[in-house]
Amino acid sequence: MLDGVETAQIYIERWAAAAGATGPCPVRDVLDKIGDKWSMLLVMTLAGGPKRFNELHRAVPDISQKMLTQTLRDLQRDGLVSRHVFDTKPPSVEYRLTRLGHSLIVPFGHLIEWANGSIRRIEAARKDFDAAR
Amino acid sequence: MLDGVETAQIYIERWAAAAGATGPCPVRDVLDKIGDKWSMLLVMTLAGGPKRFNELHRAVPDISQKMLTQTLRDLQRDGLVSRHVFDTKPPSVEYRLTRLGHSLIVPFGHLIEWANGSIRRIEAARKDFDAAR
DNA sequence: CAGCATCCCCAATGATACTG
DNA sequence: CAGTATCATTGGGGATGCTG
Repeated sequence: MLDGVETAQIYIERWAAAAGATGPCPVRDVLDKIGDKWSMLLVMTLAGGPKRFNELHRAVPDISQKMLTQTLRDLQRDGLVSRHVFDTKPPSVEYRLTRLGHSLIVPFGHLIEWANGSIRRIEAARKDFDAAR
Repeated sequence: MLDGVETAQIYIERWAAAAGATGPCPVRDVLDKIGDKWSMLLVMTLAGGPKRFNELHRAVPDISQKMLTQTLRDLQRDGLVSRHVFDTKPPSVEYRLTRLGHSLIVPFGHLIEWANGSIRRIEAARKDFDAAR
């Protein structure tokens, strides 16, 4: 059984190896999505079930129309979200998580839990750090 | 027992609630660190044990000195990394993960595993998507 | 060795207006 | 309703040179 450190070592070696190899690192690749401003928020919103374009916009009011369109297209391109056009008038387009997109919820959930469980300690550390200056 | 979707719903509700509340969202806060270019790479590098400044720089050659300094300071400020100055000549400074920093490795590891396990499907999806244009 | 200070650039995001 | 197109902004990050 691997402990945290050994596991981390394996990860970092793969990470470094991928970075050194030709082509971009898969971890970097995925992390870029995790880190961007809207991708994960949309994924988590869609985790509740399929939604249409403006329905998503209402659920996430802060996002601009441009970024909503763009982020959805990127998620679709990566196979995390599927897009279904209904030939009604006016048009109706539904977005939903693919199986792959759905599978991301679990590992991402661990991160959310860590964030919610650690934020108090982080903020306390920041306060201490800033007070020391 | 909660399934993925219900769990996601709870997360997203907390997320949205935090966004609506005064002050920034803890998830957003943590995600910004996860997503930035160097934080997690340094955390994973330090997971192997304490390292000095230039030792870290050699381990992660791509990072600029400026960003190494800045990222380490931010990690220290958040209480993820501790900094130990040895009064030698020339000076020697050692960085190591705190207990909090170490605790991040586990949930982050799940994400790395997902990334490594999903990258083939993602790239295949991208290829399909681009071919359809 | 372990930084700090400056200048600079570009890619990500936003604001606004228009459309099938 | 579900987008597209264009312009403006900004701050993350790199390059370089200097220092205790």
